Amino acid sequence: MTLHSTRPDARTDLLHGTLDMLILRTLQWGPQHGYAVAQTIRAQSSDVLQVEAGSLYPALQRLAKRGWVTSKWAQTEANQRAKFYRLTPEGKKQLLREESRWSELVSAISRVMKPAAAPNTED
Amino acid sequence: MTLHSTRPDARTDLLHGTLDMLILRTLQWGPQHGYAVAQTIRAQSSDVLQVEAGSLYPALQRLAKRGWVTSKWAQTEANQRAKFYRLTPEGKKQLLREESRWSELVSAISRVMKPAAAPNTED
DNA sequence: AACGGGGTATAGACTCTCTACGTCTTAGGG
DNA sequence: CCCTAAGACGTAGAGAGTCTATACCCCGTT
Repeated sequence: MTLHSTRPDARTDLLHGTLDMLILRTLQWGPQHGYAVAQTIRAQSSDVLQVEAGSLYPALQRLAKRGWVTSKWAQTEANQRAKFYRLTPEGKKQLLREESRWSELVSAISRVMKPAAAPNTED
Repeated sequence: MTLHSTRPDARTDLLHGTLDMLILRTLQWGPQHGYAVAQTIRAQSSDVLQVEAGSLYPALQRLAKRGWVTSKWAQTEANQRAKFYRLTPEGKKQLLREESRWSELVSAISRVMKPAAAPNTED
């Protein structure tokens, strides 16, 4: 996924594990097809997170293979065929695990970035 | 780097871009050799973030090649030879960029994970 | 009939990290 | 004096996840 900064100097790609978590979270609102998942993530993040098709579909297949989601073809409101994904009970558990991993990571990183006291040596 | 959760079910590896940021941040406390950088990150994160040697040294070389750090051989307090790394002015700029990218990402993800209002469809 | 947009998919390259080695040096114990 | 443990640096090879680019299908509009 691409991080779209307000400033143009931001470089591409970031964060391996987080895409799966975002997709699972998005599917908690209810079953959606892949394209709509990407749109939702983009909208909810105010266009900051933009999931490319080449990342999205491999990720969805990964999730399906691991049993976190199921898929079936259906029609969209615009009467187009699309593959709808639904979160499984296992997927909900996985989402909880990933959420707790993520918050653990964020807090660990913030402890390194802004520690209460300087670790040791001075400049 | 490995995320060491309190619970044992946490899986390995996470976060591509963040290692560089953590190393640069650690070197802001003053020049250190590689091994000490890893120790500092581990200590500051209360053992949650554990940087493996096979990730650490390639990362340091990457940073040196890009001009974010310089290195020179010297002696440790225990009288052992070690390569000391120092943050360059360019490295400080890079650190600022990565910090802002990181906080942008974290806030974007949290908007997706816990939105103010539900996006659209119900379950 | 052509086109654009919604929608899915894959191949190939790239980047970063991990595991597993290998090396050298110093300090300490037998 | 030798052996080992620990500090310290490094590389090779594999694996995972993402990106770019490309391709295809379907539908509605012009």
